[in-house]
Amino acid sequence: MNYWIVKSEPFKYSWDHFVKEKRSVWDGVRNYQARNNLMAMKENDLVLFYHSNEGKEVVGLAKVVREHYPDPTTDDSRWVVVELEPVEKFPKTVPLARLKTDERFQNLSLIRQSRLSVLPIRPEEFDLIVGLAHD
DNA sequence: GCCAACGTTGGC
DNA sequence: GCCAACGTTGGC
Repeated sequence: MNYWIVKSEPFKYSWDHFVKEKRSVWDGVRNYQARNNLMAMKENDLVLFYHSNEGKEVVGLAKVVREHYPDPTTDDSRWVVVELEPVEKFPKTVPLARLKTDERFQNLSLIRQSRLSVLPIRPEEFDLIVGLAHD
């Protein structure tokens, strides 16, 4: 099992919208590195949902319910989507600022590669963040 | 609004 | 294949 973070601007696609839809086709990724991460996702992998720009915090947990297939929003065969479902809205959000102050997260992909919209995360980092979300 | 960090594009 | 110019993302 692998662990991931996806980022979304709440203005465009928020956690609440995700929950309302119950299932999301994660489309629109147009970056090779992010695409490669999508392609590495396996069914039932767990995915942290992060609000960028507004909020700047991890807000909930999702899981992969369908592995990658061609992005239906483009004819360009290079791009793929996965499908995600909400698992849990966190009782406490975990702000980026909180992660930045903690040396246990100094290698966190979210901090080191802040521009990438789909990021892998280490199991121990995943566990720590889920722990903070339930403090 | 600014800027850092990248990624992409195109001229050579 | 190199590199300058430009565009985008996202934190501050």
